[in-house]
Amino acid sequence: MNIGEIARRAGVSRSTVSYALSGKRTVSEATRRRIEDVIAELGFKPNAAARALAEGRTRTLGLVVPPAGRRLTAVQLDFVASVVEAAAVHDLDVLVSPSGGDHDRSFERLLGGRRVDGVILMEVRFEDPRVDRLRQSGLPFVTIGRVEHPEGSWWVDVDYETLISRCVHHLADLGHERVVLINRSAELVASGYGPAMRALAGFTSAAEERGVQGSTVCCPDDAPAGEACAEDVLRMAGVTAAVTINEAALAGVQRGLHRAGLRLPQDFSLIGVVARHLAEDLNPPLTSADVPAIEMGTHAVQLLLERIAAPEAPERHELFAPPISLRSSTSPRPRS
Amino acid sequence: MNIGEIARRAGVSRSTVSYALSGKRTVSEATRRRIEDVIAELGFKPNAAARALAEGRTRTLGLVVPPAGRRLTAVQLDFVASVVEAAAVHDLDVLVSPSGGDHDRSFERLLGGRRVDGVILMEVRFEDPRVDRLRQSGLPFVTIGRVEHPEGSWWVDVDYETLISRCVHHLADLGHERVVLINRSAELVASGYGPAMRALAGFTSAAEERGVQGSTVCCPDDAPAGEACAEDVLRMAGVTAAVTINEAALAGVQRGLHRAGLRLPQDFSLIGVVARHLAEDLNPPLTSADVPAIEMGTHAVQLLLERIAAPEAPERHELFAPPISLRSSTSPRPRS
DNA sequence: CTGAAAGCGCTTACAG
DNA sequence: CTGAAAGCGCTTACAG
Repeated sequence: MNIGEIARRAGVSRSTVSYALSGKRTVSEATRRRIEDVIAELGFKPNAAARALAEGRTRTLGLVVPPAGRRLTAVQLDFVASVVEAAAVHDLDVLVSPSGGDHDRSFERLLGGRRVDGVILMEVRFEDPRVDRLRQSGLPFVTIGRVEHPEGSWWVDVDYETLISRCVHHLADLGHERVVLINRSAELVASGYGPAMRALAGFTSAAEERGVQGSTVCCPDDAPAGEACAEDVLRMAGVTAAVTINEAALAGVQRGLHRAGLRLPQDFSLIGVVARHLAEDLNPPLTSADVPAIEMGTHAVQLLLERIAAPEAPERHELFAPPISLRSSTSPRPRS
Repeated sequence: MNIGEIARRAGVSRSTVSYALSGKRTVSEATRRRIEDVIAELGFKPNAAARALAEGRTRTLGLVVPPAGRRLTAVQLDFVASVVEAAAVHDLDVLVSPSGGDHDRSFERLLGGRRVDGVILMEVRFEDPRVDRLRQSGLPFVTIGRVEHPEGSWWVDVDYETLISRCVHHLADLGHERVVLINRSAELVASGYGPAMRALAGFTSAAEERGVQGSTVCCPDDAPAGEACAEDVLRMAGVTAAVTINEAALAGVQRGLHRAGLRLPQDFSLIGVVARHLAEDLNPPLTSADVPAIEMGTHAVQLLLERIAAPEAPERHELFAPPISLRSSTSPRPRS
């Protein structure tokens, strides 16, 4: 069944059916109704491929997610969910493409095959070949995270620098004098991963500003690593608090502290920048600047739609810096 | 740039370029090379919409995920990741469609617009209108979970009945005499949600078989509910162990127990059927029959590809029943 | 207000 | 081994 069949049954031309569907040309009330009846009766939906070919647009957005080797973190998952949701509101479909690993075939299909009208790129690296590729392709795109040369690029990002800085200030206000940053993995830091870099920058400057002694440890993205990391931290003399952006290690850190006989927050304070539900699930609930992943995903879609609509418009971006939600994992430095 | 441009530059016809690309007709070594050179030079990729229209297939799979209102559980997220990954291995793209809520427009676009060659449907209900719709559409599909009339339907599922039964046996072996099942939400149970129903069935029969006293509580999918639920459980005289399939409530249950001063596993045993990383992240790590979500997602793609290739082939399905991984959350019944 | 026709960029019988 | 042409199912100038 196709548009010709509808036209035949309604006794009109195919173009009239098309215009009745799109509303791009006035169609007399009577024929419009007749067409609509036939469409409803047969349950007709225009073929997406044919429409895409004729219109030159796919009504589909591409979402490039990190290679599936690593498990997605809680925040990343929220991005995916919110992008899909926001796109659906605009009647757009979302094509998910795993990329960044070896098999960039999927990514190339997305660009070369013109399968999508625009792309949202998650987890961009400071220097990211996919961004160069995207620029060269001419396809509108928005990144979640910033890149080395953000000129002419549209993005949304978390202001990790400000957020981590606030965490340090909070700990300093509570009297902590020696704190440590539990960062993402050493490889990620080495590869110039933005959040890790900026968390470090914010941590360092805030510590200096407040005269607290700050140390940093890198921690792989999983619970056992977090547990080992907690043990390392406790070997550092005088450390009474930690701040982290490592979601996947969080539960492990908590367990390591617990195993060492330390109670949160009486004996040790922990604070971070993580997804809200992760913070809430911790025992005790983590005081945290909750990453507004849903808003960010929604906003990324918004920006992408604007860029698609006006490719030559001046670039736009948005930096998110939510307030710290006080929960139960920090308290004044224990007098020892 | 299109296939005509390539043909012109290579000095051949468009059909020859097409055949050189697909390999469906022999092309002389010399012209094939010439064509390949031009393609490589210009970075040509055939337009996906045009190809889909001509071929009558989209090389795209549809993945229908639960309505985005509820947050996805850990297991559901693993499904998504593994489906996308498995599809990529076969050079297939994945269109993600949120459905089950109000806006089933996305779902209808998927089917009516023939945007995909087949569909994987997550979180099917016992009676699920989407399954009926899919059947009527003629589009090949595979469900994750079973439906009321599974005849002629292809699916993968977790054998919750067997798994929960094993959990009860394990607790009985440890001497527990009164145990409770912490199920999913009452609404889900009422709506005939398969995992909840079968968990209940397995729990009831195993408890009877072993002569242990079994009670059931329903619990919404979030941590606070889990915490409240734990309090309820502790008010039931004599209960010394619980088994659960509620991933989202798990951290809350643990916290509720902890808050009541009960140590896991010395004072109370907890066991469940959840995603492995959730079990590992708990403190202490949860003894659990880990849902093999990755394998299930991969297998679902496998089945879907078979069904697409041979729509009239006899139906296939696979029931997963992984062994219980003994971790640290169960121990013999405390003598009180 | 409506129709006939060209065109989107491919694939694939049909010929040779 | 290769080409000319029809066709996939739409949209949209062009005419009237």
